[in-house]
Amino acid sequence: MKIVFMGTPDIAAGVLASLLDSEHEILGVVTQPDKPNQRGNGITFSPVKQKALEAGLKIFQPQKASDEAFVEELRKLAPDVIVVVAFGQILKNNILSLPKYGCINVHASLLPKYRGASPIQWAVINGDEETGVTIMHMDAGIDTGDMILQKKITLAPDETAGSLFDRLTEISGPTLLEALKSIEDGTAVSIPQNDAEATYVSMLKKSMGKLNFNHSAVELERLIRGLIPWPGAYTFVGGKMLKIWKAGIAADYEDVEAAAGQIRIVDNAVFIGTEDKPLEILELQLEGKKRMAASDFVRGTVIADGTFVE
RNA sequence: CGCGGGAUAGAGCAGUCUGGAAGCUCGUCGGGCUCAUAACCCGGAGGUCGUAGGUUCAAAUCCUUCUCCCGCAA
Repeated sequence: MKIVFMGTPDIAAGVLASLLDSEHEILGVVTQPDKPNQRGNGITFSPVKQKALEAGLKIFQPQKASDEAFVEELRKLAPDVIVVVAFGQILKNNILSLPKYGCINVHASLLPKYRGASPIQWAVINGDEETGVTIMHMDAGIDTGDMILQKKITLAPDETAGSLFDRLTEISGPTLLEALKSIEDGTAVSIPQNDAEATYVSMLKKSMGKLNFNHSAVELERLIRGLIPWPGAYTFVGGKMLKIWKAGIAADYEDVEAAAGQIRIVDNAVFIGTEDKPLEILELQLEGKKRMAASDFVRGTVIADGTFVE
């Protein structure tokens, strides 16, 4: 089929790669406009743009995809279907109704659960046992369209949002191809979502990573995993930001006494007290420093045993 | 030119302000002790102090250049 692809981050780039390997013809790629890079220097292309550049595809970066001028360009391409994966803009009816087979969306959750912008992270943060991807027909609502195909996977106990991203990216491409095939064959099903069971998740904010040690160790540990690799969990010590990359529930150290938010250093290991059990910090990073194992951190740190986070 | 932290042994750091023998905690190697150990004791190896230049009798330290890493802000 003749496809226009719309997407922005890594997971979208992964799906795009699958499409490139398939027999489908990609007419063009639409991605978010380039944004200034970190620390002022230069600009970074979105993963989808990089992939599209490598493949020599036609690239569109409209500020607003629903603008009539851009829609007209799309119309000229005359796609059979538009595939949308984490594009980052809300499409309106002028695009949704444009292709013969409509717009198909790949969403990284088991809809109707986790409609919205950050389904992968929330599956980890909430400690779900399973999640997956859903291929659906898009309509005017956010992730509300009729479902075509769903694939489930089981979360590992140490699953991070990053690792889950990778695994969902792997199954997204093949699942999409399967759905496209059924559309082409006319065998595609259309299962309406049960709106009563729907939940919504918003975009992650950096401030969500500020750890509140008045919560339980289990909750905090899941939050840390759910915010990797971005925006990351953190706290403040001595006026400096301390990022926490990896933590565990300290089974061997249950007798470590730590008040909520109090840092304890025992046997070259780092703990922070929570509402219940102490949280063992395994990998961390002090502002301006590199990410390192807790034992390395203890060797050189000036932070004293018993200090409280801010 | 957005703001800021950093680069010293394989790892993590101190030393820089106030210039004057290259240190600490580990790791590693060898030996000892031990029923035994990631424990303890003794000993060794391992550094162009990120790069380039300048000041000085003397630079990890002061001045300037460049490179790389990282936090913030967008």
